Amino acid sequence: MSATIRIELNEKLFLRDPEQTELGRTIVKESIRLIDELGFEHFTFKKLAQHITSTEASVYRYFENKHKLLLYLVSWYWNWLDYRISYHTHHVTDASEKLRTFIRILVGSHGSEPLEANVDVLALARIVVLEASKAYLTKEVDTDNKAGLFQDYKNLCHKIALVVLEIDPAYPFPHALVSTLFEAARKHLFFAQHLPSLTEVRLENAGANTLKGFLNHLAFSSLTKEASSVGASL
Amino acid sequence: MSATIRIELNEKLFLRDPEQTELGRTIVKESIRLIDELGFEHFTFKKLAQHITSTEASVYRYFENKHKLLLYLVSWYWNWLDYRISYHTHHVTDASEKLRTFIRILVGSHGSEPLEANVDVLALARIVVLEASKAYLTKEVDTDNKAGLFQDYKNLCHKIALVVLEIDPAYPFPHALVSTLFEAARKHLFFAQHLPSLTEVRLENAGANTLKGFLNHLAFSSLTKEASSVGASL
DNA sequence: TTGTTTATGATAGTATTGCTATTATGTGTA
DNA sequence: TACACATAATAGCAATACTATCATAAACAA
Repeated sequence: MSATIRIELNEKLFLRDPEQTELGRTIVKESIRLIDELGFEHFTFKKLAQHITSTEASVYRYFENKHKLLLYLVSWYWNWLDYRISYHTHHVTDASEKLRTFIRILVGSHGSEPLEANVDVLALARIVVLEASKAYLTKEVDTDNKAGLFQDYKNLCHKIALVVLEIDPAYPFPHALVSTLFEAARKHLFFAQHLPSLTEVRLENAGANTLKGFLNHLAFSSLTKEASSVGASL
Repeated sequence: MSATIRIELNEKLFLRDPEQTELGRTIVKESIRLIDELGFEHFTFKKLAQHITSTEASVYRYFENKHKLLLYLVSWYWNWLDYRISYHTHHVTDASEKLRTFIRILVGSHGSEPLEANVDVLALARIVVLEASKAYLTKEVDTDNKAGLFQDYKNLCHKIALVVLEIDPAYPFPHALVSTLFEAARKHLFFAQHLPSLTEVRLENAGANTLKGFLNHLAFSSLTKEASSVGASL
Protein backbone atom coordinates (compact mmCIF):
# COMPACT_ATOMS: atom_id res chain seq x y z
CA MET A 1 0.00 0.00 0.00
CA SER A 2 1.45 3.36 -1.00
CA ALA A 3 1.09 6.43 1.19
CA THR A 4 -1.34 8.16 -1.13
CA ILE A 5 -4.02 6.40 -3.11
CA ARG A 6 -4.50 7.22 -6.76
CA ILE A 7 -8.20 7.51 -7.38
CA GLU A 8 -9.29 7.76 -10.99
CA LEU A 9 -12.63 9.46 -11.50
CA ASN A 10 -14.94 9.88 -14.46
CA GLU A 11 -13.66 12.77 -16.58
CA LYS A 12 -17.14 14.21 -16.93
CA LEU A 13 -17.09 15.07 -13.25
CA PHE A 14 -14.67 17.96 -13.88
CA LEU A 15 -13.58 20.37 -16.61
CA ARG A 16 -9.91 20.17 -15.69
CA ASP A 17 -8.53 17.34 -13.56
CA PRO A 18 -7.98 18.88 -10.11
CA GLU A 19 -5.45 16.18 -9.21
CA GLN A 20 -3.04 17.50 -11.84
CA THR A 21 -2.36 20.94 -10.40
CA GLU A 22 -1.65 22.57 -7.08
CA LEU A 23 -4.66 24.85 -7.41
CA GLY A 24 -6.86 21.89 -8.29
CA ARG A 25 -5.80 19.96 -5.20
CA THR A 26 -6.34 23.06 -3.07
CA ILE A 27 -9.83 23.48 -4.49
CA VAL A 28 -10.74 19.90 -3.61
CA LYS A 29 -9.14 19.98 -0.19
CA GLU A 30 -10.58 23.31 0.89
CA SER A 31 -14.01 22.74 -0.65
CA ILE A 32 -14.30 19.72 1.65
CA ARG A 33 -13.50 21.87 4.66
CA LEU A 34 -15.86 24.60 3.57
CA ILE A 35 -18.82 22.41 2.59
CA ASP A 36 -18.43 20.55 5.86
CA GLU A 37 -18.47 23.85 7.72
CA LEU A 38 -21.22 25.71 5.85
CA GLY A 39 -23.34 22.95 4.39
CA PHE A 40 -23.80 22.52 0.66
CA GLU A 41 -26.58 25.12 0.35
CA HIS A 42 -24.53 27.91 1.90
CA PHE A 43 -21.35 26.91 0.10
CA THR A 44 -20.48 29.00 -2.98
CA PHE A 45 -17.57 29.15 -5.39
CA LYS A 46 -17.07 32.77 -4.43
CA LYS A 47 -16.62 31.88 -0.75
CA LEU A 48 -14.29 29.06 -1.71
CA ALA A 49 -12.24 31.37 -3.92
CA GLN A 50 -11.89 33.91 -1.12
CA HIS A 51 -11.00 31.13 1.31
CA ILE A 52 -8.13 29.92 -0.88
CA THR A 53 -7.26 33.48 -2.06
CA SER A 54 -7.97 32.66 -5.66
CA THR A 55 -10.82 33.76 -7.91
CA GLU A 56 -14.25 32.47 -8.76
CA ALA A 57 -13.31 32.20 -12.43
CA SER A 58 -10.38 29.93 -11.57
CA VAL A 59 -12.62 27.55 -9.65
CA TYR A 60 -15.03 27.45 -12.57
CA ARG A 61 -12.18 26.25 -14.78
CA TYR A 62 -12.06 23.04 -12.75
CA PHE A 63 -15.71 22.40 -12.02
CA GLU A 64 -18.75 23.32 -14.06
CA ASN A 65 -20.72 24.19 -10.93
CA LYS A 66 -20.98 23.25 -7.30
CA HIS A 67 -23.25 20.31 -8.02
CA LYS A 68 -20.57 18.69 -10.19
CA LEU A 69 -18.06 19.36 -7.44
CA LEU A 70 -20.33 17.56 -4.98
CA LEU A 71 -20.61 14.63 -7.39
CA TYR A 72 -16.83 14.61 -7.67
CA LEU A 73 -16.35 14.54 -3.90
CA VAL A 74 -18.97 11.87 -3.37
CA SER A 75 -17.53 9.73 -6.15
CA TRP A 76 -14.11 10.12 -4.64
CA TYR A 77 -15.53 8.89 -1.32
CA TRP A 78 -17.15 5.79 -2.84
CA ASN A 79 -13.87 4.99 -4.57
CA TRP A 80 -12.02 5.37 -1.34
CA LEU A 81 -14.54 3.14 0.42
CA ASP A 82 -14.16 0.59 -2.37
CA TYR A 83 -10.42 0.65 -1.87
CA ARG A 84 -10.77 0.16 1.87
CA ILE A 85 -13.23 -2.67 1.44
CA SER A 86 -10.92 -4.44 -1.01
CA TYR A 87 -8.00 -3.89 1.34
CA HIS A 88 -9.85 -5.48 4.23
CA THR A 89 -11.61 -8.31 2.45
CA HIS A 90 -9.24 -9.53 -0.27
CA HIS A 91 -7.95 -12.24 2.06
CA VAL A 92 -11.39 -13.15 3.45
CA THR A 93 -12.94 -16.21 1.87
CA ASP A 94 -16.20 -16.55 3.80
CA ALA A 95 -18.94 -14.46 2.18
CA SER A 96 -20.73 -13.71 5.45
CA GLU A 97 -17.48 -12.52 6.94
CA LYS A 98 -16.98 -10.33 3.88
CA LEU A 99 -20.38 -8.73 4.32
CA ARG A 100 -19.72 -8.19 8.00
CA THR A 101 -16.43 -6.51 7.13
CA PHE A 102 -18.17 -4.34 4.56
CA ILE A 103 -20.65 -3.16 7.17
CA ARG A 104 -17.89 -2.51 9.67
CA ILE A 105 -16.09 -0.29 7.17
CA LEU A 106 -19.29 1.36 5.98
CA VAL A 107 -20.17 2.56 9.48
CA GLY A 108 -16.81 4.27 9.60
CA SER A 109 -14.30 2.50 11.78
CA HIS A 110 -11.40 4.50 10.42
CA GLY A 111 -7.78 4.42 11.33
CA SER A 112 -6.54 0.95 10.50
CA GLU A 113 -5.21 1.77 7.04
CA PRO A 114 -3.19 4.62 5.56
CA LEU A 115 -5.19 7.82 5.44
CA GLU A 116 -5.24 9.92 2.32
CA ALA A 117 -2.84 12.76 3.02
CA ASN A 118 -4.35 15.52 0.91
CA VAL A 119 -7.99 15.07 1.92
CA ASP A 120 -9.70 15.41 5.28
CA VAL A 121 -11.53 12.11 5.01
CA LEU A 122 -13.48 12.56 8.22
CA ALA A 123 -14.88 15.86 6.96
CA LEU A 124 -15.67 14.19 3.64
CA ALA A 125 -17.44 11.39 5.47
CA ARG A 126 -19.59 13.99 7.23
CA ILE A 127 -20.34 15.60 3.87
CA VAL A 128 -21.39 12.24 2.49
CA VAL A 129 -23.81 11.76 5.39
CA LEU A 130 -25.42 15.18 5.03
CA GLU A 131 -25.14 15.88 1.30
CA ALA A 132 -24.68 12.68 -0.72
CA SER A 133 -28.41 12.18 -1.30
CA LYS A 134 -28.59 15.62 -2.91
CA ALA A 135 -26.14 14.43 -5.55
CA TYR A 136 -28.86 12.33 -7.17
CA LEU A 137 -32.16 13.69 -5.82
CA THR A 138 -32.47 16.21 -8.65
CA LYS A 139 -34.40 16.66 -11.86
CA GLU A 140 -31.08 16.20 -13.71
CA VAL A 141 -30.58 12.66 -12.39
CA ASP A 142 -31.20 10.95 -15.73
CA THR A 143 -28.77 13.20 -17.60
CA ASP A 144 -26.14 12.78 -14.90
CA ASN A 145 -26.70 9.05 -14.86
CA LYS A 146 -26.29 8.77 -18.63
CA ALA A 147 -23.01 10.65 -18.28
CA GLY A 148 -21.88 7.93 -15.89
CA LEU A 149 -21.59 10.21 -12.89
CA PHE A 150 -23.02 7.60 -10.49
CA GLN A 151 -20.93 4.74 -11.86
CA ASP A 152 -18.68 4.43 -8.82
CA TYR A 153 -21.61 4.10 -6.44
CA LYS A 154 -23.29 1.58 -8.72
CA ASN A 155 -20.10 -0.46 -9.09
CA LEU A 156 -19.58 -0.61 -5.36
CA CYS A 157 -23.19 -1.55 -4.81
CA HIS A 158 -22.94 -4.33 -7.37
CA LYS A 159 -19.73 -5.66 -5.86
CA ILE A 160 -21.35 -6.11 -2.46
CA ALA A 161 -24.51 -7.46 -4.03
CA LEU A 162 -22.44 -10.33 -5.42
CA VAL A 163 -21.29 -11.11 -1.88
CA VAL A 164 -24.91 -11.10 -0.75
CA LEU A 165 -25.76 -13.56 -3.50
CA GLU A 166 -22.87 -15.75 -2.40
CA ILE A 167 -24.42 -15.92 1.07
CA ASP A 168 -27.92 -16.59 -0.19
CA PRO A 169 -28.16 -17.31 -3.95
CA ALA A 170 -31.95 -17.43 -3.69
CA TYR A 171 -32.31 -13.97 -2.14
CA PRO A 172 -34.34 -11.88 -4.61
CA PHE A 173 -33.18 -8.36 -3.64
CA PRO A 174 -29.37 -8.27 -3.37
CA HIS A 175 -28.84 -4.83 -4.91
CA ALA A 176 -31.84 -3.39 -3.10
CA LEU A 177 -30.54 -4.72 0.21
CA VAL A 178 -27.07 -3.29 -0.36
CA SER A 179 -28.27 0.14 -1.46
CA THR A 180 -30.58 0.13 1.56
CA LEU A 181 -27.58 -0.61 3.79
CA PHE A 182 -25.70 2.30 2.20
CA GLU A 183 -28.60 4.68 2.61
CA ALA A 184 -29.46 3.44 6.09
CA ALA A 185 -25.86 3.79 7.26
CA ARG A 186 -25.88 7.47 6.36
CA LYS A 187 -29.39 8.17 7.59
CA HIS A 188 -28.93 6.59 10.99
CA LEU A 189 -25.63 8.36 11.57
CA PHE A 190 -27.58 11.52 10.84
CA PHE A 191 -30.63 10.57 12.91
CA ALA A 192 -28.47 9.54 15.87
CA GLN A 193 -27.00 13.04 15.87
CA HIS A 194 -29.97 15.19 14.98
CA LEU A 195 -33.26 13.27 15.18
CA PRO A 196 -32.61 10.57 17.76
CA SER A 197 -36.28 9.69 18.16
CA LEU A 198 -36.16 8.15 14.67
CA THR A 199 -33.61 5.51 15.60
CA GLU A 200 -32.33 3.42 18.50
CA VAL A 201 -28.83 3.74 17.08
CA ARG A 202 -26.51 5.62 19.43
CA LEU A 203 -23.05 6.73 18.40
CA GLU A 204 -21.46 7.00 21.83
CA ASN A 205 -22.57 3.47 22.66
CA ALA A 206 -19.86 0.92 22.01
CA GLY A 207 -21.93 -2.03 23.24
CA ALA A 208 -25.62 -2.21 22.39
CA ASN A 209 -27.52 -0.11 19.85
CA THR A 210 -24.63 0.45 17.51
CA LEU A 211 -25.14 1.25 13.87
CA LYS A 212 -23.11 -1.83 13.05
CA GLY A 213 -25.44 -3.95 15.15
CA PHE A 214 -28.52 -2.61 13.42
CA LEU A 215 -27.14 -3.04 9.90
CA ASN A 216 -25.86 -6.52 10.62
CA HIS A 217 -29.22 -7.48 12.03
CA LEU A 218 -31.02 -6.00 9.05
CA ALA A 219 -28.75 -7.69 6.52
CA PHE A 220 -28.35 -11.14 8.02
CA SER A 221 -32.00 -11.43 9.01
CA SER A 222 -32.88 -11.02 5.36
CA LEU A 223 -30.36 -13.63 4.27
CA THR A 224 -31.24 -16.58 6.46
CA LYS A 225 -33.28 -19.32 4.86
CA GLU A 226 -36.06 -18.89 7.38
CA ALA A 227 -36.28 -15.22 6.63
CA SER A 228 -36.43 -15.75 2.88
CA SER A 229 -39.43 -18.00 3.28
CA VAL A 230 -41.12 -15.31 5.38
CA GLY A 231 -40.88 -12.86 2.51
CA ALA A 232 -41.91 -15.34 -0.13
CA SER A 233 -45.15 -16.08 1.66
CA LEU A 234 -46.35 -12.47 1.44
CA MET B 1 -65.33 10.04 6.56
CA SER B 2 -65.94 13.54 5.33
CA ALA B 3 -65.09 14.58 1.80
CA THR B 4 -62.18 16.78 2.84
CA ILE B 5 -59.81 16.01 5.66
CA ARG B 6 -58.88 18.73 8.11
CA ILE B 7 -55.18 18.49 8.69
CA GLU B 8 -53.78 20.61 11.53
CA LEU B 9 -50.13 21.50 11.13
CA ASN B 10 -47.57 23.09 13.44
CA GLU B 11 -48.04 26.87 13.33
CA LYS B 12 -44.32 27.44 13.00
CA LEU B 13 -44.47 25.93 9.52
CA PHE B 14 -46.16 29.07 8.18
CA LEU B 15 -46.50 32.80 8.85
CA ARG B 16 -50.18 32.89 7.97
CA ASP B 17 -52.28 29.73 7.85
CA PRO B 18 -52.77 28.99 4.14
CA GLU B 19 -55.87 26.91 4.83
CA GLN B 20 -57.74 30.01 6.02
CA THR B 21 -57.77 31.97 2.78
CA GLU B 22 -58.39 31.44 -0.90
CA LEU B 23 -54.93 32.75 -1.79
CA GLY B 24 -53.34 30.50 0.82
CA ARG B 25 -55.02 27.43 -0.59
CA THR B 26 -54.00 28.44 -4.10
CA ILE B 27 -50.39 28.86 -2.98
CA VAL B 28 -50.34 25.35 -1.51
CA LYS B 29 -52.15 23.76 -4.42
CA GLU B 30 -50.10 25.40 -7.15
CA SER B 31 -46.78 25.11 -5.35
CA ILE B 32 -47.30 21.36 -5.38
CA ARG B 33 -47.83 21.43 -9.13
CA LEU B 34 -44.81 23.67 -9.72
CA ILE B 35 -42.37 21.89 -7.41
CA ASP B 36 -43.41 18.61 -8.98
CA GLU B 37 -42.79 20.06 -12.41
CA LEU B 38 -39.57 22.03 -11.83
CA GLY B 39 -38.00 20.30 -8.87
CA PHE B 40 -37.37 22.07 -5.60
CA GLU B 41 -34.08 23.70 -6.68
CA HIS B 42 -35.59 25.37 -9.74
CA PHE B 43 -38.78 26.34 -7.92
CA THR B 44 -38.93 29.98 -6.77
CA PHE B 45 -41.57 32.13 -5.10
CA LYS B 46 -41.37 34.47 -8.06
CA LYS B 47 -42.28 31.72 -10.51
CA LEU B 48 -45.08 30.59 -8.21
CA ALA B 49 -46.42 34.15 -7.93
CA GLN B 50 -46.44 34.54 -11.71
CA HIS B 51 -48.09 31.14 -12.08
CA ILE B 52 -50.96 32.11 -9.79
CA THR B 53 -50.96 35.75 -11.00
CA SER B 54 -50.17 37.09 -7.58
CA THR B 55 -46.99 38.68 -6.25
CA GLU B 56 -43.84 37.44 -4.59
CA ALA B 57 -44.56 39.59 -1.54
CA SER B 58 -47.96 37.94 -1.10
CA VAL B 59 -46.43 34.47 -1.07
CA TYR B 60 -43.86 35.60 1.49
CA ARG B 61 -46.74 36.62 3.76
CA TYR B 62 -47.70 32.94 4.05
CA PHE B 63 -44.33 31.20 4.10
CA GLU B 64 -41.02 32.48 5.41
CA ASN B 65 -39.16 30.88 2.52
CA LYS B 66 -39.37 27.94 0.17
CA HIS B 67 -37.74 25.60 2.65
CA LYS B 68 -40.54 26.20 5.16
CA LEU B 69 -43.04 25.63 2.38
CA LEU B 70 -41.40 22.29 1.64
CA LEU B 71 -41.56 21.39 5.33
CA TYR B 72 -45.24 22.33 5.28
CA LEU B 73 -46.00 20.15 2.27
CA VAL B 74 -44.04 17.19 3.61
CA SER B 75 -45.71 17.49 7.02
CA TRP B 76 -49.06 17.61 5.32
CA TYR B 77 -48.19 14.40 3.49
CA TRP B 78 -47.16 12.55 6.65
CA ASN B 79 -50.39 13.66 8.28
CA TRP B 80 -52.34 12.43 5.33
CA LEU B 81 -50.49 9.11 5.42
CA ASP B 82 -51.20 8.85 9.14
CA TYR B 83 -54.87 9.39 8.45
CA ARG B 84 -54.88 6.74 5.73
CA ILE B 85 -53.07 4.25 7.93
CA SER B 86 -55.52 4.81 10.77
CA TYR B 87 -58.42 4.48 8.36
CA HIS B 88 -57.16 1.14 7.09
CA THR B 89 -55.91 -0.38 10.35
CA HIS B 90 -58.29 0.77 13.09
CA HIS B 91 -60.31 -2.43 12.71
CA VAL B 92 -57.24 -4.70 12.38
CA THR B 93 -56.27 -6.48 15.57
CA ASP B 94 -53.31 -8.58 14.46
CA ALA B 95 -50.08 -6.58 14.71
CA SER B 96 -48.40 -8.32 11.76
CA GLU B 97 -51.43 -7.57 9.64
CA LYS B 98 -51.23 -3.94 10.77
CA LEU B 99 -47.60 -3.69 9.69
CA ARG B 100 -48.40 -5.30 6.36
CA THR B 101 -51.19 -2.78 5.84
CA PHE B 102 -48.85 0.06 6.76
CA ILE B 103 -46.37 -1.09 4.13
CA ARG B 104 -49.09 -1.47 1.55
CA ILE B 105 -50.20 2.12 2.12
CA LEU B 106 -46.65 3.42 2.32
CA VAL B 107 -45.78 2.11 -1.13
CA GLY B 108 -48.69 4.07 -2.48
CA SER B 109 -51.67 1.96 -3.34
CA HIS B 110 -53.96 4.95 -3.63
CA GLY B 111 -57.57 5.14 -4.54
CA SER B 112 -59.48 3.20 -1.94
CA GLU B 113 -60.37 6.17 0.26
CA PRO B 114 -61.63 9.69 -0.39
CA LEU B 115 -58.96 11.80 -2.03
CA GLU B 116 -58.28 15.27 -0.78
CA ALA B 117 -60.06 17.61 -3.17
CA ASN B 118 -57.83 20.66 -3.00
CA VAL B 119 -54.48 18.93 -3.28
CA ASP B 120 -52.96 16.84 -6.05
CA VAL B 121 -51.88 14.04 -3.76
CA LEU B 122 -50.12 12.08 -6.48
CA ALA B 123 -47.95 15.08 -7.34
CA LEU B 124 -47.31 15.58 -3.63
CA ALA B 125 -46.29 11.94 -3.31
CA ARG B 126 -43.76 12.45 -6.11
CA ILE B 127 -42.45 15.53 -4.31
CA VAL B 128 -42.03 13.50 -1.14
CA VAL B 129 -39.99 10.90 -3.03
CA LEU B 130 -37.67 13.44 -4.64
CA GLU B 131 -37.53 16.24 -2.09
CA ALA B 132 -38.51 15.05 1.40
CA SER B 133 -34.95 14.21 2.44
CA LYS B 134 -33.91 17.78 1.70
CA ALA B 135 -36.36 18.94 4.36
CA TYR B 136 -34.06 17.69 7.11
CA LEU B 137 -30.64 17.24 5.45
CA THR B 138 -29.60 20.80 6.25
CA LYS B 139 -27.39 22.65 8.69
CA GLU B 140 -30.58 24.08 10.22
CA VAL B 141 -31.94 20.67 11.21
CA ASP B 142 -31.46 21.17 14.96
CA THR B 143 -33.21 24.55 14.94
CA ASP B 144 -36.05 23.19 12.85
CA ASN B 145 -36.30 20.15 15.07
CA LYS B 146 -36.49 22.25 18.23
CA ALA B 147 -39.31 24.20 16.61
CA GLY B 148 -41.16 20.91 16.21
CA LEU B 149 -41.17 20.97 12.42
CA PHE B 150 -40.51 17.23 12.15
CA GLN B 151 -43.04 16.25 14.78
CA ASP B 152 -45.51 14.69 12.36
CA TYR B 153 -42.91 12.39 10.87
CA LYS B 154 -41.64 11.42 14.29
CA ASN B 155 -45.15 10.74 15.58
CA LEU B 156 -45.97 8.52 12.63
CA CYS B 157 -42.69 6.69 13.00
CA HIS B 158 -43.35 6.09 16.69
CA LYS B 159 -46.86 4.86 16.02
CA ILE B 160 -45.64 2.15 13.66
CA ALA B 161 -42.71 1.35 15.96
CA LEU B 162 -45.27 0.38 18.62
CA VAL B 163 -46.81 -2.07 16.15
CA VAL B 164 -43.35 -3.50 15.50
CA LEU B 165 -42.84 -3.98 19.23
CA GLU B 166 -46.21 -5.72 19.43
CA ILE B 167 -44.99 -8.23 16.85
CA ASP B 168 -41.61 -8.76 18.51
CA PRO B 169 -41.28 -7.15 21.96
CA ALA B 170 -37.63 -8.19 22.09
CA TYR B 171 -36.65 -6.49 18.84
CA PRO B 172 -34.05 -3.84 19.73
CA PHE B 173 -34.51 -1.44 16.78
CA PRO B 174 -38.22 -0.71 16.26
CA HIS B 175 -37.88 3.01 15.41
CA ALA B 176 -34.78 2.40 13.32
CA LEU B 177 -36.57 -0.29 11.34
CA VAL B 178 -39.61 1.88 10.72
CA SER B 179 -37.64 4.95 9.67
CA THR B 180 -35.61 2.67 7.41
CA LEU B 181 -38.83 1.42 5.85
CA PHE B 182 -39.94 5.01 5.26
CA GLU B 183 -36.64 6.01 3.72
CA ALA B 184 -36.31 2.82 1.72
CA ALA B 185 -39.82 3.16 0.32
CA ARG B 186 -38.95 6.56 -1.13
CA LYS B 187 -35.47 5.63 -2.27
CA HIS B 188 -36.50 2.49 -4.11
CA LEU B 189 -39.37 4.23 -5.84
CA PHE B 190 -36.75 6.70 -7.00
CA PHE B 191 -34.12 4.10 -7.89
CA ALA B 192 -36.67 2.01 -9.80
CA GLN B 193 -37.35 5.04 -11.98
CA HIS B 194 -33.92 6.60 -12.34
CA LEU B 195 -31.14 4.30 -11.12
CA PRO B 196 -32.55 0.80 -11.65
CA SER B 197 -29.18 -0.90 -11.18
CA LEU B 198 -29.38 0.00 -7.48
CA THR B 199 -32.50 -2.05 -6.85
CA GLU B 200 -34.37 -5.12 -8.03
CA VAL B 201 -37.63 -3.30 -7.33
CA ARG B 202 -39.65 -2.72 -10.49
CA LEU B 203 -42.71 -0.52 -10.58
CA GLU B 204 -44.46 -2.00 -13.58
CA ASN B 205 -44.18 -5.45 -12.08
CA ALA B 206 -47.31 -6.48 -10.24
CA GLY B 207 -46.01 -9.93 -9.36
CA ALA B 208 -42.40 -10.37 -8.32
CA ASN B 209 -39.91 -7.65 -7.37
CA THR B 210 -42.45 -5.22 -6.03
CA LEU B 211 -41.52 -2.56 -3.54
CA LYS B 212 -44.10 -4.04 -1.21
CA GLY B 213 -42.43 -7.43 -1.48
CA PHE B 214 -39.03 -6.01 -0.66
CA LEU B 215 -40.21 -3.98 2.32
CA ASN B 216 -42.26 -6.86 3.70
CA HIS B 217 -39.27 -9.14 3.38
CA LEU B 218 -36.99 -6.61 5.04
CA ALA B 219 -39.39 -5.96 7.90
CA PHE B 220 -40.62 -9.44 8.68
CA SER B 221 -37.20 -11.03 8.33
CA SER B 222 -36.00 -8.77 11.09
CA LEU B 223 -38.94 -9.60 13.31
CA THR B 224 -38.91 -13.39 13.35
CA LYS B 225 -37.37 -15.00 16.40
CA GLU B 226 -34.77 -16.77 14.27
CA ALA B 227 -33.74 -13.50 12.69
CA SER B 228 -33.42 -11.75 16.05
CA SER B 229 -31.01 -14.37 17.25
CA VAL B 230 -28.93 -13.90 14.11
CA GLY B 231 -28.43 -10.26 14.93
CA ALA B 232 -27.77 -10.83 18.61
CA SER B 233 -24.91 -13.18 17.82
CA LEU B 234 -22.93 -10.50 16.01
C1' DT C 1 -73.35 55.02 7.55
C1' DT C 2 -68.60 55.84 8.62
C1' DG C 3 -64.29 54.41 10.14
C1' DT C 4 -60.96 50.90 10.65
C1' DT C 5 -58.73 46.87 10.18
C1' DT C 6 -56.88 43.49 7.03
C1' DA C 7 -55.51 41.12 2.82
C1' DT C 8 -53.69 41.74 -1.40
C1' DG C 9 -51.44 44.06 -5.27
C1' DA C 10 -48.05 47.09 -7.27
C1' DT C 11 -43.69 48.66 -7.29
C1' DA C 12 -39.05 49.32 -5.94
C1' DG C 13 -34.84 48.12 -4.16
C1' DT C 14 -30.80 45.39 -2.15
C1' DA C 15 -27.44 41.80 -1.40
C1' DT C 16 -26.16 37.49 -2.96
C1' DT C 17 -25.74 33.79 -6.22
C1' DG C 18 -24.39 31.65 -10.42
C1' DC C 19 -22.06 32.27 -14.17
C1' DT C 20 -19.42 34.39 -18.44
C1' DA C 21 -16.17 37.41 -20.68
C1' DT C 22 -11.93 40.10 -21.18
C1' DT C 23 -7.51 41.30 -20.29
C1' DA C 24 -3.16 41.09 -17.97
C1' DT C 25 0.63 38.62 -15.90
C1' DG C 26 3.79 35.32 -14.81
C1' DT C 27 5.81 30.66 -15.63
C1' DG C 28 7.46 26.96 -17.96
C1' DT C 29 8.49 24.83 -22.67
C1' DA C 30 10.13 24.46 -27.64
C1' DT D 1 13.33 34.19 -27.81
C1' DA D 2 8.79 33.04 -28.59
C1' DC D 3 4.94 30.60 -27.40
C1' DA D 4 1.51 28.28 -24.89
C1' DC D 5 -0.91 28.17 -20.78
C1' DA D 6 -2.55 28.62 -16.11
C1' DT D 7 -4.04 31.91 -13.12
C1' DA D 8 -5.35 36.50 -11.38
C1' DA D 9 -7.94 40.68 -11.75
C1' DT D 10 -11.84 42.85 -12.95
C1' DA D 11 -16.24 43.60 -14.82
C1' DG D 12 -20.68 42.55 -15.75
C1' DC D 13 -25.26 40.31 -16.08
C1' DA D 14 -29.44 37.72 -15.10
C1' DA D 15 -31.66 35.34 -11.50
C1' DT D 16 -32.56 34.52 -6.63
C1' DA D 17 -33.97 35.58 -2.11
C1' DC D 18 -35.59 38.49 0.13
C1' DT D 19 -37.53 43.45 2.44
C1' DA D 20 -39.98 47.78 2.39
C1' DT D 21 -43.45 51.07 1.10
C1' DC D 22 -47.68 52.55 -0.50
C1' DA D 23 -52.21 52.08 -2.73
C1' DT D 24 -56.55 49.77 -2.92
C1' DA D 25 -60.38 47.03 -2.09
C1' DA D 26 -63.04 44.01 0.75
C1' DA D 27 -64.66 42.81 5.50
C1' DC D 28 -66.18 44.18 9.80
C1' DA D 29 -67.23 46.94 13.67
C1' DA D 30 -69.17 51.05 15.87
